[in-house]
Amino acid sequence: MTTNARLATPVMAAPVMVPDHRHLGACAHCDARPHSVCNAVPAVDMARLAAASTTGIAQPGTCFVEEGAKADAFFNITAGTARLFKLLPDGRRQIMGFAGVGHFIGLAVSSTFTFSAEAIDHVHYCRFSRPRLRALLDDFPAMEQKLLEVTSSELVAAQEQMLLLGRKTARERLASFLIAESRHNAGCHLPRRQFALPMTRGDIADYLGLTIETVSRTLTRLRHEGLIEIPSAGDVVILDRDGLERLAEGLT
Amino acid sequence: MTTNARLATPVMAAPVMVPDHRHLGACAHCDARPHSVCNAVPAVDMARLAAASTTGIAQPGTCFVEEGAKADAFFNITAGTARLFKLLPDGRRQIMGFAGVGHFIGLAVSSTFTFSAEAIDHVHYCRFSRPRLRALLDDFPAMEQKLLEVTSSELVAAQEQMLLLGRKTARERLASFLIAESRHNAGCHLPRRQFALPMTRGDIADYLGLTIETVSRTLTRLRHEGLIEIPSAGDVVILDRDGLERLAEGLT
DNA sequence: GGTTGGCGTTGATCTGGATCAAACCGAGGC
DNA sequence: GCCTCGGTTTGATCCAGATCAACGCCAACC
Repeated sequence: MTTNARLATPVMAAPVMVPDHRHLGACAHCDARPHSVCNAVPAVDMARLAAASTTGIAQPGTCFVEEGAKADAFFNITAGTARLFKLLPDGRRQIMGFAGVGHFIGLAVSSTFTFSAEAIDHVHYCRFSRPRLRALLDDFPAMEQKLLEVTSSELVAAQEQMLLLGRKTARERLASFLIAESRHNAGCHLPRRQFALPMTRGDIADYLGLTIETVSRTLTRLRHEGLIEIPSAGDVVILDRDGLERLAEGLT
Repeated sequence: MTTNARLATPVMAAPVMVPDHRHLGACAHCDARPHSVCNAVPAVDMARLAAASTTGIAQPGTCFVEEGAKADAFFNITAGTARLFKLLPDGRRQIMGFAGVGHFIGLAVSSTFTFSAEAIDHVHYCRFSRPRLRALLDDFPAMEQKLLEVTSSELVAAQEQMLLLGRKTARERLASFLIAESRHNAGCHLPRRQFALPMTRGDIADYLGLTIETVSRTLTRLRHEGLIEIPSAGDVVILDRDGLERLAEGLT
């Protein structure tokens, strides 16, 4: 039942804050902009956007958002990947998802964060203080609209995950996960046959509500059945996408 | 693993559409308004709000939103309660939540509904076609802001449920559920010691990712331990709130 | 080249909750 | 009053996945 107890007391980031004497055009050249809610702000107002935020980097393994801490700011990831998770007092962990480039974190009505965010690799982010974000949203309703769209999509994804966690078997969970990852990693292109799994088996287990051992066993079983191939622990090739998709939906 | 297979083919509502020659002040006298996103529209614009929607009633046991159907409208519940759920092809059901007065349903970026909504009792609702809602939101940014707040809160609740479904034991799930229901049923007042459970054991099971038998057994166990009392199947009294809350958080 | 340490895999065993089965109970209906 | 029927409870048994325990692999480091 318990998972990596080490995680019960997450390492808090010693935040590497970049002093914000940034060139005002910083946002204009941001790689993450096409993937983020920021693209709702028109190009001419990029300076306004840049002025509302500061940037920072979280080192691998450190938390830059901690569950229960005062939610005085919002984060927009511009590089790297973070795991978002909640912990029970005894160390049991549930990963809510993995946040990549363009992902917005910390939009909460409550005054404290409801989950933690831990950098998997080097995570670059923009930080908006609450009042400044509020001011931005008031000035740019299109950004608020975009934020609503993004939040709605996350809610839909969360509900899909509730179905997975509440009613699917281990095989179905892994199949669903692999299908979703293959779509996700493919970016804008068609879903790839081969793709990388950057997270550990422990992360996958805590995302799917299973144990490390069950994840490992189930993957090798899917391999023996000819549905997938596993060139190395971090790579997967889908051999029978239809079969995997049927499995993910609970058929057979 | 399977749950009530009867539900695999939900009864579609023969919708009782009320022809909309409504008095334009209908929204002004709406009981649900204080609980709904509609209260973001100023009182002087009630006529505009009323003109954008039609009303309807769903009979108990009928679906007024069906997963996979074209999402051409949004619903706002003005009376009654509905269960929101997703199904797997073999009939396994996961309930995402129970929607009461003021609850907004069907806000999706996707073109189809991602879950079904089934009336538990007589459900009265307002129906907004997509384009009309879009127009309303454009005219009243405060409504869009309110909608973002509500959606964010739902996302937070969904993530809490993911923790429950992925990592909590049956006892912890029931304890969490009872605490949440006691808060919810209390309305604006302090959480009540006694409250009603309007849904069936089957609904509770499909909401918590358990079976009917486990729900029943776990409730009687909590009763024997002196944490709760069960005057009748539909009523619960909390005898030891602290104990229940500790259990819900995974302590002991 | 040996050691350490962090994953990942595999095997043996255990168990919480599912499944199968039966009895109970209260609200209608006649 | 008796019967039916849906929902609920309780008991016996089963099993998918957890837990406990080795072991393998490989990269980092002396």
